[in-house]
Amino acid sequence: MTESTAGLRADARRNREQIIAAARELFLEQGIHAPLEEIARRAGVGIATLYRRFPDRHALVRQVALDNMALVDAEMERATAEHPDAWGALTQLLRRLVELRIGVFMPVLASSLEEDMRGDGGALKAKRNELLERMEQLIRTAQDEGQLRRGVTPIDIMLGVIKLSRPLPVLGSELNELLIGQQLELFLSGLHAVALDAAEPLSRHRLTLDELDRYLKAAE
Amino acid sequence: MTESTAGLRADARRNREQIIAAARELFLEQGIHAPLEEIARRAGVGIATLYRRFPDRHALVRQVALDNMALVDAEMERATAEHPDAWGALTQLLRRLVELRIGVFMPVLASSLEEDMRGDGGALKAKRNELLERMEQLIRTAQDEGQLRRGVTPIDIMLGVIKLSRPLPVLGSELNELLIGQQLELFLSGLHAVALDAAEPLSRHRLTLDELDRYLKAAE
DNA sequence: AAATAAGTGAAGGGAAAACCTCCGTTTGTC
DNA sequence: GACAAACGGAGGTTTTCCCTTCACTTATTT
Repeated sequence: MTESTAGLRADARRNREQIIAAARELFLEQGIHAPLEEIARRAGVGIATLYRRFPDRHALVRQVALDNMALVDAEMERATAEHPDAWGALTQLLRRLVELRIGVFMPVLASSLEEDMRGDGGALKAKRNELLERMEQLIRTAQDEGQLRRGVTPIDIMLGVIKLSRPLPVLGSELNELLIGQQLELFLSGLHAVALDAAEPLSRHRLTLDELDRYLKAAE
Repeated sequence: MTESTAGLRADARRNREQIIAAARELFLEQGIHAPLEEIARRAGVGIATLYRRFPDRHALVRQVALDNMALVDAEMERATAEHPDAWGALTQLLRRLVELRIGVFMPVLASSLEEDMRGDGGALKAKRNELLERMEQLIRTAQDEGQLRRGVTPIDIMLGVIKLSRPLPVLGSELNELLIGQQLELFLSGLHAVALDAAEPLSRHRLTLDELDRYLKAAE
């Protein structure tokens, strides 16, 4: 993704990606102090491999942040290319970001004024601001279309996405996945300025108590 | 709250409440494996005091669950008493529950099939089901009033409340508080079946980038 | 206001978790 | 098939967390 992977062997590059992916998940679930050994385990690599690529936690955090932002960038591009209307683009974008479990700013924000930032002269922060800027334009357009409620900021949206994406620890991954999808649709309804058919149901699976308990049992 | 506090000295009872309150917060933030020492610290008591009242983690978890459910019970009572319409009652209830940072089921669910349950013969689970039952009636009434969207289950609502209540670790308590309030209103909009005025803004403070950074700085 | 029993916090030993390096083995690449 | 690159796990060190013991403090009771 960056040129820092240039001279790497194929397997090394693959492992590096898996480490970042695992770190993305775990940082989202547990925060940026998630145990490095667990990240390595989830990535399916030895702990030494992780340390070889990322000399310390900060390096990993920064890379995850960069990676996440590159993903947001790409998804934004794609969403606007595929949808003529801003509201359509915005909804697709949010669905994708949640699906990818991007807690973009989780690390970026945490590090925005700390050590993780050092060594890149504020490039991370600049990138963040650029993305928020583009998001703001999208928002403004959707509002001018009359589709998006007024008073919504890019920050609201991104922080909303982060919170939605974040799994609840006790529920297990299956139930969390189901739930996150449903909650996102509700979030989008809340953002939508266009009147609902008064009786329009949340078109989705209705969770029963028995099912809930079954899911919980499955999650141990 | 229960009769188990009967023979306690006044200071002991006070400390006990503070421990439960701190545990409620930390279980919500970090899950039920939050360090007991941190709970004691936040409660402003020594670690020995915690162990004296709650011989092990399960005892504390169970008590927090009971306490949370009693609170939900009381707030439900109050909300329905103060509002003739179910939608009004429901919105007040959710606002209160979020305000109280009740992750009701966070512990209950986690324990629904495990060790925490032992020793009370399923009373905890029965209580949970009873609350969900009452919530369901409230929901049905609100739907019959034409105020609440169809297809919403009590489980959706309670899990939504939990997720909303849960602070994002990096943001600091001030910003989290602000954000949680805003996100709840959005959630309520998504639940509401009644048409928004197409341009109705989220009537609230618009968060700017500068402000965000200031909050983050304040949170360390 | 003295007696007493209940309650308290802090220190610290032991166990577990997390960190991080070293090194013999495996795997891509030329 | 040779060589450099990459790998994973073992294990020593540090940190965190658990939980008990104990000398001191505070509420209550008469």
